[in-house]
Amino acid sequence: METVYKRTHMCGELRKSDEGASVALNGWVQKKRNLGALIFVDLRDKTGITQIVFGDDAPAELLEKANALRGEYVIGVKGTVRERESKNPALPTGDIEVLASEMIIYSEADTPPIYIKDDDNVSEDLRLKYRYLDLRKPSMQRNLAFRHRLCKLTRDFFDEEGFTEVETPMLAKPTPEGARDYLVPSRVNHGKFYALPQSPQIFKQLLMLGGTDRYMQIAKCFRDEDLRADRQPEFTQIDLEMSFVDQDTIIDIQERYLQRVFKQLLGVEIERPFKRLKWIDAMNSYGSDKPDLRVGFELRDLADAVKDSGFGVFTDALAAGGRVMGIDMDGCSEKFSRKDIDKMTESIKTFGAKGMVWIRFEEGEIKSSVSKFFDQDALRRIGDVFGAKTGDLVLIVCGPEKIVWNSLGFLRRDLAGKLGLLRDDDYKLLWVVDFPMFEWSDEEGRFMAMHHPFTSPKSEDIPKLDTGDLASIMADAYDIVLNGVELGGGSIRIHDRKLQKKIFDVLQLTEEQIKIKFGFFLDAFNYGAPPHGGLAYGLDRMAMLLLGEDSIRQVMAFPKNQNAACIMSDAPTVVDRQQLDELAIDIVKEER
RNA sequence: GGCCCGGUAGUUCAGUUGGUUAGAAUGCCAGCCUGUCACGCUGGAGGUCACGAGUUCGAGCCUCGUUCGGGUCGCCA
Repeated sequence: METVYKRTHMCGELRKSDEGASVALNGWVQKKRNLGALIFVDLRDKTGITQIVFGDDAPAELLEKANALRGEYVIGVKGTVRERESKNPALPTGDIEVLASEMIIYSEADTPPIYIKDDDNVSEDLRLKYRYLDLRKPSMQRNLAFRHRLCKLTRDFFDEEGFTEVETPMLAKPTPEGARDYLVPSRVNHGKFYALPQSPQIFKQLLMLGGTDRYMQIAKCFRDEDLRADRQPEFTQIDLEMSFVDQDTIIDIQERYLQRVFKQLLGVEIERPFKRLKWIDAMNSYGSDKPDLRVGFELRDLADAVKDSGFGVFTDALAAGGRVMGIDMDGCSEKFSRKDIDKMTESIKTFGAKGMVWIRFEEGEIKSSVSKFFDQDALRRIGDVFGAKTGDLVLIVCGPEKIVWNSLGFLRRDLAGKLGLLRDDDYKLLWVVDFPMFEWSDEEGRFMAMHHPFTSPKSEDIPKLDTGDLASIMADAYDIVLNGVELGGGSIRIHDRKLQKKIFDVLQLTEEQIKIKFGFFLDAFNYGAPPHGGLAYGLDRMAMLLLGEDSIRQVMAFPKNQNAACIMSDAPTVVDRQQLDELAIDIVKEER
């Protein structure tokens, strides 16, 4: 007697053309509808649903067995495909049903704690706790399959372009700068630690020095930082590096790759070349280094229009070296109430903004929160900077440049979303290029690498390393941005040891530190280093965006929650004393 | 680490000014039903109102603390 039916079809496959066929299906009971002597069962697997019917001349024993079925029982059914008396156009298999002749119940199931359907609206907490149930849902299976196809396409494309996939170590050396490392204690070397890689950055560069020429890897990366909707402690990068290339060559190959991704996975044609924006222009026009180009509402500098206004808040900000900038929300004067505007003001305070000025261009009159300081002509002059017309709402923020950019950058996208202008099926890709090489850190009291310390400065800016004008040095770095999300980023790397040393000096690393942290890496450049550069995509984010999901947890099989915990398996967890002893870890901070 | 929002049947939620026995939908269980597919009809079970303390004659509701979850800022080279 058979213990498992050898299945002839998946549950989403049968069509009218299969009429009359003897089939065997396996799957989960999605739903049972008992009409008395006639029982319908929706049988589900990852491909879809087929209606099984028990009835007519079925033996009483089989009917009884079918009546005992409950949701999520796992069963096998043998039977005959036949046309339905009444079709269900909502199902791809809706023209047919399988008249069951025999059935095996492989396993019974308790009533599941969550619904196995997509419009369940169940809390994510429960979904993660019972992830194995959550994964049964069509959307999750679709997402996993999509991600698989994305990976396959990626490997195929870069294979065609001469890339070699190489695995780099998971147990690596802790990295001194950047995100916090996940540390792994060494048993063989007590008191020493590995780190899980934040990215294979150093290894991929060493692969270039090792002559691999073109490397790719779908690489797991780990960062011990706080989580977000689009940030997980372990995530996957599509990691790429190429030798003997410049920025244009890298960008060209990536654009062809992304073109194929959109074409094959979404059926969407993307035009090449993509738009390119210099970092400074992105910040000044969109207040973000990852601008969402699905909407306008560009930022404008209002310094000239307000500098003689006598409005102290603006003039003081300018005098302190800050900016006065605004956005023009087209035709939004009526759409946002005073209360809405108060909320906006509240929301940008999280970026450090002290307040927000508004101007409504109404029929016959221009109203503003600062009309005491600006007469109608002065308000009109501000409006003219945007070309504002009747019905517009202008929002103005002043203060330190970064705060102004962040606040207005947030507002234009947030309000566009609230106005329903951000469509999921609208894809706006662009490169942000010419990033600053360094960024001043108040906390550290020194310049830090904006990208990472192996990024090459633009060749024309290299002399500035000696003259000390560090803030104006641009890097050969580039980010690929899709709809306001950083899909990936990369740079041309330094391949000259002297230049690398100079960068470390500027970052105020001592000889000792350089030797301990990067000694082996620098030594490698003494033996012939090709010019090289690369890029890495966030695979999870890419999948999330292409699928129109709003969290990367939707495209990962087993994600962590916001506390970096797996609530299904209860990781992380305490370990035995014995296990700690083996690792010579004897100080465990007691938490009360 | 900061800020914001939330925790009430298995699930999603409602719960009036603090007032009798905490409701709905769905799910679940039982019975009936031969063309359902959100099946229908009838009946039923199901609650530590996150936890603790306080205020009060009386707390799901008010106060404080804790905890859990989500979002976000910092952080993420």
